[in-house]
Amino acid sequence: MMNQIKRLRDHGVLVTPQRIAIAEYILKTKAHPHADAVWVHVRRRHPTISRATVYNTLNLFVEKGLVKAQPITGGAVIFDPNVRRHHHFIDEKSGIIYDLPWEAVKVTAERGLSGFEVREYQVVLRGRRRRR
Amino acid sequence: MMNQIKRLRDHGVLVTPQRIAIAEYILKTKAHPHADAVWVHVRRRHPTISRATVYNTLNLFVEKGLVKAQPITGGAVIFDPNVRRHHHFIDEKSGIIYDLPWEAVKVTAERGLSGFEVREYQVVLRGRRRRR
DNA sequence: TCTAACCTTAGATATATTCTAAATGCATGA
DNA sequence: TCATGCATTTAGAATATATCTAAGGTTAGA
Repeated sequence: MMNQIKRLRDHGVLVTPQRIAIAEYILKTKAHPHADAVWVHVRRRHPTISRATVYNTLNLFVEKGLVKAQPITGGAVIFDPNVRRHHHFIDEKSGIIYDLPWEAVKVTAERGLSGFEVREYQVVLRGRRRRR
Repeated sequence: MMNQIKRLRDHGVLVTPQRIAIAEYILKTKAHPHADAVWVHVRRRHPTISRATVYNTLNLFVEKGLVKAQPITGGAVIFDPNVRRHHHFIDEKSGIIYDLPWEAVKVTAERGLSGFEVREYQVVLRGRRRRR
């Protein structure tokens, strides 16, 4: 508990009971939960916490580098008519998604993948498109 | 237009005017639109088309291999307390997301990336977790 | 042409997230 | 310690994305 408080302070986060409760869960879990799942979990011991607080807090934690938001499953999807294997580059300023040819990067399995039967994979790159 | 009709039939899709209109747009665009954006676009020339038809049709096109759904931007996100560089493996049966160590795969730029300033990247793998 | 199977529609529902405005809480300076 | 000002929390509404429902319409093949 004290560790979490120090950790929040070290990241420039003003400490409140709600934020401690959220940190206790999200900084330790391996479950990769959605924000609403965090809300459901935290309410077990903190029944009056509001949805907005959980969303605000998680976004704050992302901003402060305590957690990372990953848009890799769930609801929102985009549709791509390119059904051949390819990778994606996302321009962080504009949000524009570029298809990269499969040959643009080479991916090699190194170690620790024996427990996983890989059916497909892609590299998702983020950064800035250079003006030409 | 005839090309699209043939293409739909070849993929086992029953052809309707609505599906042609959606195919005309989604099979050619490079914009990586969300389903609702497709709806807005298609309504310009097909004002009575319903949202459900667009969503149903896009899901059908995915099932038939005409397009691919990519959950790489937008609304729904999961939160990961692992803020070091790492990759992700998604078990397609259970939906469980596993963190893979950065060293599990090696990624090498090959060609065609000169226009892109890459700030970060990750490999997203999908398949089945083997039981041990 | 007939018909069984399939498709489309409007609107409701579900899910994930953000916004709003009012109330409350926290940290700092006197 | 206490007042002050700014940040945080709250409930509920709003927005965005996706799916479901049930009634009616369309398609392809016999």
